[in-house]
Amino acid sequence: MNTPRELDKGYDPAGVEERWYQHWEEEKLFAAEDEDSEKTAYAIVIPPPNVTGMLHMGHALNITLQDILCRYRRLCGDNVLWMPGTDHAGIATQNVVEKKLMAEGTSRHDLGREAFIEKVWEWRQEYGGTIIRQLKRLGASCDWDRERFTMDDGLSMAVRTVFKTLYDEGLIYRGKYLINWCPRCHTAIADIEVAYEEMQGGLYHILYPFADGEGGLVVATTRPETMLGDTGVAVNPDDERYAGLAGRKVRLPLTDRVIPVIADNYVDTSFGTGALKITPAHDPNDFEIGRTHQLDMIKVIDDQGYMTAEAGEQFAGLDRFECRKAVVAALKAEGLLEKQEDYIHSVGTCYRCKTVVEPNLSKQWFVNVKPLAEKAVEVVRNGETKIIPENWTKTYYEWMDNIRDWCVSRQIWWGHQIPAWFCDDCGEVIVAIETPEKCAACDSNNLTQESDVLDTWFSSALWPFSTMGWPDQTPLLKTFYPTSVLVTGFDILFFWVARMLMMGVHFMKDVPFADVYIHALVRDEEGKKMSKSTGNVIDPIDIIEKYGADALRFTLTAFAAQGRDVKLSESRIEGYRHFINKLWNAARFSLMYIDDSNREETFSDACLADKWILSRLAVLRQTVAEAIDTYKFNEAAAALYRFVWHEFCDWYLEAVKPDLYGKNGDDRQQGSRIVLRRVLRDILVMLHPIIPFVTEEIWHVLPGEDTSIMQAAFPRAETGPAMVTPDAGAEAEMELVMGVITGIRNVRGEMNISPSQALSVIVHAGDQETQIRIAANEAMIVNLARLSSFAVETIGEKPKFAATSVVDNVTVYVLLEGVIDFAREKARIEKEMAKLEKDLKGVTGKLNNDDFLNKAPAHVVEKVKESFADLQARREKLQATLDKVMEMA
RNA sequence: GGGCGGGUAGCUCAGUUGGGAGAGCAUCGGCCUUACAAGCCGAGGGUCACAGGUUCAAGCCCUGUUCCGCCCACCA
Repeated sequence: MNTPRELDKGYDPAGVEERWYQHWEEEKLFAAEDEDSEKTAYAIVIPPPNVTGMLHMGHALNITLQDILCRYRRLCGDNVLWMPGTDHAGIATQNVVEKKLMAEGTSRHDLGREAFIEKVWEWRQEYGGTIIRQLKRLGASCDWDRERFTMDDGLSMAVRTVFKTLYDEGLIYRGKYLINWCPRCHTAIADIEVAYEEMQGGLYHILYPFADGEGGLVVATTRPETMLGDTGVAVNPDDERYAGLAGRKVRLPLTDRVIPVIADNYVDTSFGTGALKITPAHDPNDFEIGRTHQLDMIKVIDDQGYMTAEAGEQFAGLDRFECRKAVVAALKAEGLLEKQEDYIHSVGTCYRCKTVVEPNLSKQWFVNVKPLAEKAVEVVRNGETKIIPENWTKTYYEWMDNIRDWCVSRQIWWGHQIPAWFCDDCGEVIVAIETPEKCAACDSNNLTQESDVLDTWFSSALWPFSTMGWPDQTPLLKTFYPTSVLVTGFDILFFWVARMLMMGVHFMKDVPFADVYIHALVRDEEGKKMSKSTGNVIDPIDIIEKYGADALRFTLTAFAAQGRDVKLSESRIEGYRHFINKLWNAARFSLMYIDDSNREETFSDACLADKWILSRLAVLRQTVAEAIDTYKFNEAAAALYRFVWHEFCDWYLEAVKPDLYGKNGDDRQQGSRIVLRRVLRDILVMLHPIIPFVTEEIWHVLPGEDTSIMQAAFPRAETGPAMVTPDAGAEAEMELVMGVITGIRNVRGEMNISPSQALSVIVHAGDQETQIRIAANEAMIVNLARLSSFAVETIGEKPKFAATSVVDNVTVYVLLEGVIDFAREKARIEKEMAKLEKDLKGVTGKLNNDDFLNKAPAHVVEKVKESFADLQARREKLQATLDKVMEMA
């Protein structure tokens, strides 16, 4: 027999978590079986965290949910592959290493490209494992032997293959366009990498004088510095104010240029002055207008954000924002600034570094994604991939339908260098998977590779199949592609999920995943996204050290209701740590009474509490399985919490204590021990996906369980023991008994009677059957309500000095001769009466309503009638009691 | 401007074939009852944002209003 010594008094996760994680890894319990496995394949690819990443709450939630799914599926007998890895995170990683170099007094430019990249690899070798170690502390059961990195040889091959294929298909092209340029990251970024923010700015009205006469045109702009690059002014052809002006010329202030007035429907007559200055090199709309009207494109801001020589001697070299002030001052001086007003408008910033993005003319590589997007929309429409919760599909369609070409080239060094070579002699462009030896056009050996690298999301888009060995047709792909589900936050729905769908459908001819589960974002108390730059981060590792990984995991799971963001508070984590401890102590207690002899085949005679808890357990396993199957993690957590604490601990354990103590004979003792063992075992297994560490720790003290809990089977109706079965009769009877006990406890509490004072109780049951059922459970009632004497009869005289509680058709009299406080009892009953009256009023209203009686379904009417009778009976009994109390008082 | 989500107890939030408003934390009262004071037993507390509609019946379905949050959009 086990003794409580084997488990400490309180649960301390500190050593436990590390010990079991190590054990799981050593025993290879996370490893997927190979393609010969008979089991059902279940696969998840991890959203690869940045290799520079530090675990944040978003990861913690994301990983916890995936881990729940994977662990649950393993318990269900599936062959689970959870593919882990990290993302090389081009710009982010380059930034980190550059900072380090700066601290060392050098820079990437000092080192040169090759040496710099060498440094980044070194950095990764040294620090890149941090995030992985942190995922392990959370308990992530990934198949670590298969860990991938987006810059691995295999994945790089996949990247080059995809690039080459798309190029050959005409879906990748290179050209000079206006792109979003981040002057700080010093690279082009894609449209979706621009984050728009409302900013306080000004709207400046500037007079552009006619070149050939009096007067002029007033334009309005938020960016006066860009006027230096203006090559036209546009008005709407239907605008009567400016009728006949098209074709005339204006003099561009602060320069010696004369620019044309053009007519274009794009111009909104109601905005500003109705005259629009055109800067084709620095505004996307102006770029389009400039192209249609063949205006010059003059670049006045350089890649660093400084004014170019083209901006004029006066302004060249100024920072763009300094220049804005200078231009405004100069205009004022010349009397050309007509008006200046405060203006709040949205400004594009780099989503990574928050620097104001500069639209810039530049030669870049683009993917024509429209054809890919169409196919990726189709697979969602026809249900091959299901997005959960469903409301995200609308957002997905919306975005995909309006998708624009994807700028994939980045002017940084760390990343997949674009597999394109330029012939120095003839200018030919060669796109190839392997480095070409000579020019395909002129046989020259003077080839220079494109220096740009690819957008990091280009390689992540291939993740579901590149990690499994593609372009080779590997057994892994055959077994696990398409994957079962992708679990991620909505913030990368477009960045990543949409692109994986596009690439997966295009290259694999099959969706990358059957389900996409979009979970909540973890936010701070103000509902803001947690981010390092905002400084509102709660560090999961701190939380794990303080409360344990299980407490954090359970909290996140309980929070993870679909469609609602998580605002995390530490007090709630503390609350769930209490739950872990509760479980621990319940197990500690149970294990004192469980031994290897408690085999189920010897189980014959169950008491009411046994039948009841087994019935509840049967319902629970159904609830939990269904909840996890449908990604309703919070429902699974809530059901388990309620069962363990409020049914198993509060009622069952208390009810069977006398049995366990051996007070009711050997048979009863053995019976309850068998049930106890079964319930505890099943609880542990069902909880294991959510709280793996503590369940494993307890599992190993369970006699007869010598393998890991990870190798147990999830309790299911079809495979579980027959004793675990729904039993409506037992549940109803138990509820009756619980009602009587609660009634007595209520009196005790309200009348301020000490728990140590045993009470005498007489119960009047409404009918004989009820009487029999209550009498049969007298021992439980006496025990749990702490009674010194108990009697139940169908009819009898109402005791004189008693506090009364009415439940269903049962009246409970707590005898209080000599101690009853009539005033208190009167108040208590009146309170009860008031409640009753309120309920009765509602029910009566329904029953007096013919429409209700005629139209409501029979079972609903029946229920209401029953409840009416019940309420009325209770009222009568209470009234009688109240009358008596009034007499005495 | 468009789209999405939300408004339920003091706080944080659950609550779908529409049919008796819930949990955790906090508060109040009583308990060291031999697993657990990180606990046990009780109690109080809500016009389910507002207005209308559908229905026998609405927190839930429909319409409008309002407030908050997020996403998207080329108004200089």
